[in-house]
Amino acid sequence: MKKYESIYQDLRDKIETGQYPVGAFLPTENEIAELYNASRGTVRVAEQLLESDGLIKKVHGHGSRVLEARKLQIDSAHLTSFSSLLERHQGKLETTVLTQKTALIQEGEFGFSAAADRPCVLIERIRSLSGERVIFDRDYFLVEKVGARLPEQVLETSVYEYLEGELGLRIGYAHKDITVERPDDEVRLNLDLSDDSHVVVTNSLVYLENAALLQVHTAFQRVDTFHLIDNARYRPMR
Amino acid sequence: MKKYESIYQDLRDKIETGQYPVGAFLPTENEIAELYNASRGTVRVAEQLLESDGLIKKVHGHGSRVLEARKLQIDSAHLTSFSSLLERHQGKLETTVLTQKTALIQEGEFGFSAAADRPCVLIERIRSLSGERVIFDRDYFLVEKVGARLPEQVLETSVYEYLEGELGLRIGYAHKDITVERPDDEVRLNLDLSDDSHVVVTNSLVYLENAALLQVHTAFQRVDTFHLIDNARYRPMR
DNA sequence: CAGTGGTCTAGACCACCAC
DNA sequence: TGGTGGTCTAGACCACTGC
Repeated sequence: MKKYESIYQDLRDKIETGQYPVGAFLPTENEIAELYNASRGTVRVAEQLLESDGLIKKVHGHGSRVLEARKLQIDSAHLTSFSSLLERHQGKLETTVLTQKTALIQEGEFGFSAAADRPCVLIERIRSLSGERVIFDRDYFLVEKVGARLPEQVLETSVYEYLEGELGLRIGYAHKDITVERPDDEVRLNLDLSDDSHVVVTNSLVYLENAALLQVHTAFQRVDTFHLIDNARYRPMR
Repeated sequence: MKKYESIYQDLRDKIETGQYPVGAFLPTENEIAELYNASRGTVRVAEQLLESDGLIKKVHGHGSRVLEARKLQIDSAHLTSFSSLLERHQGKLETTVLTQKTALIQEGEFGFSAAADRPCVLIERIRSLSGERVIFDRDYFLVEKVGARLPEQVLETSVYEYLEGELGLRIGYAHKDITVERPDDEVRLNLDLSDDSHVVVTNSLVYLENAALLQVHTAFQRVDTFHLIDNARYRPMR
């Protein structure tokens, strides 16, 4: 375990249990460094993580204030929208696999060339919440990374756990692009939309830690299930 | 100018002019440090900024790869949705001020207590794009921070420029919460929605650098004008 | 294996805040 | 003014990548 990680975890626990209550200040960087036998630089790395979680705000010349706890910390760092649904809905969640076959990404579908002409596994799935179909997912995984076929059971649970656990792939980051659009017939037929005129469309390019493309993902999501929480740090720079 | 800022700017310029082309690697940390007469730590701070911009991806043991340039870098760090509209639409942009008066925030409107019972300036504005009303904004600015009244002309251009320039306030960060909801009558009447069943609702709490609340903001936005681009870094930690 | 970025240290000085 | 976080340094060792 990295030192800054264990400091992060410990501070986080103490914030979440109220040992460092909302509105209070953490011990100073020097005090924390002494507490954990660490240097100030290491403490600052741990505190950066807390700040990017939205748990504290560092105030120059004053200290690190514990912020109001936010329920539903579904921040944009989460790559999958479905597993976060899990956290806030009680209803029964189900996944139906519609398609699994090898395919090429249609050029122009994303205006994105990097993945074109490389063989992919195309997977289409429907996610249901209490029997209502709320998300229609279309994934292209590069065959060179995941193999020609993914086990059916993996598709119904967590693909990422399989990729990271079984295949030893390490996810690095994702570019997401979220818009709200009128669904075409295919999407409309695969979701229970009632009279909604639009769906939330999330296009993601998912990369590994070494910056190689892993997956192109599109999700069509019923608008009432969409919820995004974001902690935006302000950078006046230009 | 801070040293890491000037390194950041210079590297960024060189990336954007193609001097460091997409797919290539930046010089190593040690080389950059030497180039700018800086320590490796300072270089790493500059590179963190580039990485959070989505301009590079650092690959352990290999180097910093320049990523595909993304158009429309409207990332979630931007606090105002309207000024980013400006960047991608050609049409004429107008702001109409509907309301400016002092008020208290209705408790429960946000399920948020920190601002209740403190006097605010309530401002309601409509943003139009080529004559179509696409955003309805409702802002509560704390009187103790901005005074009892904001100049009309400021409301029609950039409030933040005024706050940072004239009043010397420094914006720190914001908590944003984005959902898609059915508009009530007031919202419906103030926007040109045609037959859209929903609008994008953005609730923001905007704080100063010293973590004091400045503003509570709600925007009701026509769905076709909504576009969010996000560079999500993946943190498997728990 | 050589070379890269990742972690960590100890110490210095600066910018900012509250008193 | 004293104490805080912000910046910066020089150096060390570790973990990972590619050949």
